[in-house]
Amino acid sequence: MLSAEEQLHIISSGAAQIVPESALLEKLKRGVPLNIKLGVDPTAPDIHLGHAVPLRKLRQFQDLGHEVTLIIGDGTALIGDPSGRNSTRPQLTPEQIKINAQTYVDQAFKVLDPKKTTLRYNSEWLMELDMEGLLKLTANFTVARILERDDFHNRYTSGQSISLHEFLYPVMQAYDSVVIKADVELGGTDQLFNLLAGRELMEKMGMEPQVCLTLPLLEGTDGEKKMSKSYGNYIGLTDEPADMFGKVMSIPDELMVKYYRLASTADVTEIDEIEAGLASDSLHPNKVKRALARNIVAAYYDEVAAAQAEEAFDKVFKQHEIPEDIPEFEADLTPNDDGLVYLAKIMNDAGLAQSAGEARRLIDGGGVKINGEAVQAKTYNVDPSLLRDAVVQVGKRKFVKLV
RNA sequence: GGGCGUGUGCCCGAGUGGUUAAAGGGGACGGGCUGUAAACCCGUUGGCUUUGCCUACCUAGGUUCGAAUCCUAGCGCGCCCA
Repeated sequence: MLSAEEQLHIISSGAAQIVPESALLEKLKRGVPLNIKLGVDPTAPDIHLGHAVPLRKLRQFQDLGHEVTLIIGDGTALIGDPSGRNSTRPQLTPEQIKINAQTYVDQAFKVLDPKKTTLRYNSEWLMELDMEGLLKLTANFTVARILERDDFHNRYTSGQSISLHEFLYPVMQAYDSVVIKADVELGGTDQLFNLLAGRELMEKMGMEPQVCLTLPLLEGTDGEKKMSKSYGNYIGLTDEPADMFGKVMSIPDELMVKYYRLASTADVTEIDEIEAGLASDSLHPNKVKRALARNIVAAYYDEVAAAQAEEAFDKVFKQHEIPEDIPEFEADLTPNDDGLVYLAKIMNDAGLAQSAGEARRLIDGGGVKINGEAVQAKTYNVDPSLLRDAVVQVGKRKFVKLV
C-alpha cells in the first residue's frame, strides 16, 4: 500500500473538494481498507463519460486497496433527487427503475473492479423502515437545515411547490451512509448538501462521520455545457471505438487535462507530467489528445480496438481516405426519361440528408462527393452508372456505399 | 373566480393588413484554413425532381381581394387581484 500522503495525492487529482481533507488523511493513515460509497439514481439507463467520472474515482480507490459499496437508489428513486431541480421530478415506476438499474450496473462494471465492489439496493433498508424508524430518523434534521439547501431555498422563496416527500431525499441518502458505514462518499459538486447530510447523521448517531468528496461536472464535446444526452455532446460508454475516438478528438484542447484526470485510466503522475508539458509547449496538443483518445477507447474496449480506431481516424481526417466498414445502402438506380437518377432523393433515402432539399443544399455547398470527387453545384441528377457501387460522402465523416 | 398580458422557424428574437419562407443573433450543418480542436472567412438552415408548386408564425373558426399581423372562442404560459 502506498503511504497515506501518496494516496491522498492520487485521490485529490481532479476532485473538486474533499470535506474535510484532514479526516481523509487520518482514515488513510490507519492502513485498513476504507469503505467508499457511491449512490446512483437509476433514472437514466444509458451512461456516458460524465456519469463515469465518480466511477473512475472509485476505481482509483480500489486500485489503492480500498473497498467500494455501490448503492443503487431504487428506494430513493421513488422520491427523485431534487438536486438542481426547480420543479418536482416525475416518479418512476418500479419496473422502469429495475431495468435502468440493470443497464447501469452492466456499464458501471466496465470501470469498477467487481472483486472489490459490493452492490446494494437501498430499497432493502428504506422499505423496511416503519413509521417509528422514519420519525426517529427525520428527528435528526430540522426544516431550517433542509431549507438551507440552495435549490429548496430558491423554490421556497420564489413560491414554487416543494412536496413534503422531497424533503426526505437527503435524509434517506444520509441513512444509506449509516447503514453501510461509509468512510467516504463521492458525488458531483451539486451533491455536496446530500453528502454532508450523511456526515451529519452519522455523527448524530454516534458513528465516525464519512468524508465527502465531490467531483466537478465534465463538459461535453462542445466544451461548453455539461455532458448530457439531451445536449448531444456526450460520449457514451457503449459508443463504437471509432466514434469514441473521434468524439474525444473533437473536444477543445483546454479540456484535455480535465478529461485525463476525470475520464482516463492514466496514472496521476503521468497526468501531472502531461499538464506540465502542455503548459511549457514541450508536448504537442495533437499528440496528447491522440493519447487521451486511445486511453479512453482502450478503457472501454482494448488496446487493439484503440489502435484500429486511431488508424481509421487518420484515414478519414489526415489522408482523407475512405474508411473501411462503411454502411451500405441498396439504391434504386432506375433512370428517368432523361436517363438520369435523382441523387438528392437517394441521399435522403440513404440517410445522408434529412430531406431531399437538404441534400440539394449540401450539393450546392460542395459537401457531397462521389468516390472522392466533389459533385458540382446544381447537379441534382446524375448518370446512374456513376453511382453504381459508388461511395457517396457528405462532409468529412458521413459515408454510404451504394449497392 | 376576476383583470391584464403573452404564444413566431432547432433556440432566442424582430415583424401589428400586401414581393415575408418571414430581419437579426445563437446553435447546427457544409466549404476554406488547421493539428482533429479553437479562432477566422464564406455558404446553408420548411417540404417537393425548384425559372415553379405546396405547407407554415399555438389550435379552430371568422373579417378581407389579401392575415403572422384584425375579430371570436379554446388551449398553454406569465403577472396582478380575490
